[in-house]
Amino acid sequence: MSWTDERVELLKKMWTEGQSASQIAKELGGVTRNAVIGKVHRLGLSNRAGGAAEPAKPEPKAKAEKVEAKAEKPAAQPAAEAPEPKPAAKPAAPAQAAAPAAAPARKAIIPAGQPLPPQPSANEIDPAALAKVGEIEKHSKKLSLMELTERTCKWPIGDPATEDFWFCGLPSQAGKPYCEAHVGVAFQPMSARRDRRR
DNA sequence: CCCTGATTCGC
DNA sequence: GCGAATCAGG
Repeated sequence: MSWTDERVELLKKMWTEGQSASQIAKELGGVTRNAVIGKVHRLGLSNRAGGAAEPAKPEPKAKAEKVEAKAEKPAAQPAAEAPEPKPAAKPAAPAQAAAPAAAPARKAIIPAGQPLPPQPSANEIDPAALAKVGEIEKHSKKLSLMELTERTCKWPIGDPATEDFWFCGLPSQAGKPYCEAHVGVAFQPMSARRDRRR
């Protein structure tokens, strides 16, 4: 396979959307994630600007340094700074914190008219994290309970009592039950919700 | 072990 | 330019 305009476009699109290199490779077919990453770099869009980016990385990026034989490039890319609505720095819930807003693999038997599992009340979740979730849920895999694997996000979406119910299904990180975005809203460092007791 | 992107370098 | 191999990290 070669990098036709179409394929490059899809690559750009998906990369910009925050899709992982492996997902993009899978979608394109005929290429490995390495190929995708390589292309991404050659295209000069390794920095996922253009929407939601990562925290500023002042690091000079110096990793593999075993065989130094090449002259370094004086090229200093200005690299336009893109606004970042995502602080991303989470306290990581030391001891107490962490209030899982939803139970992962719950039994499918849920009577109608129940307080829905997830759907975190927006008022107590980090706005940035919420926005991220809203974004990724648009194209969640919409997996059924049985389609979930150890490596898919198990965040329930919709009303379990109706047909409008599925699981996120996006790739979850190792160990974690949810994808990046949902981990962000599932584990909040405790907030002012205590005053809301009934 | 699963995954992520980053880099190198022979082709 | 391409991408496998490798590196570095979660």
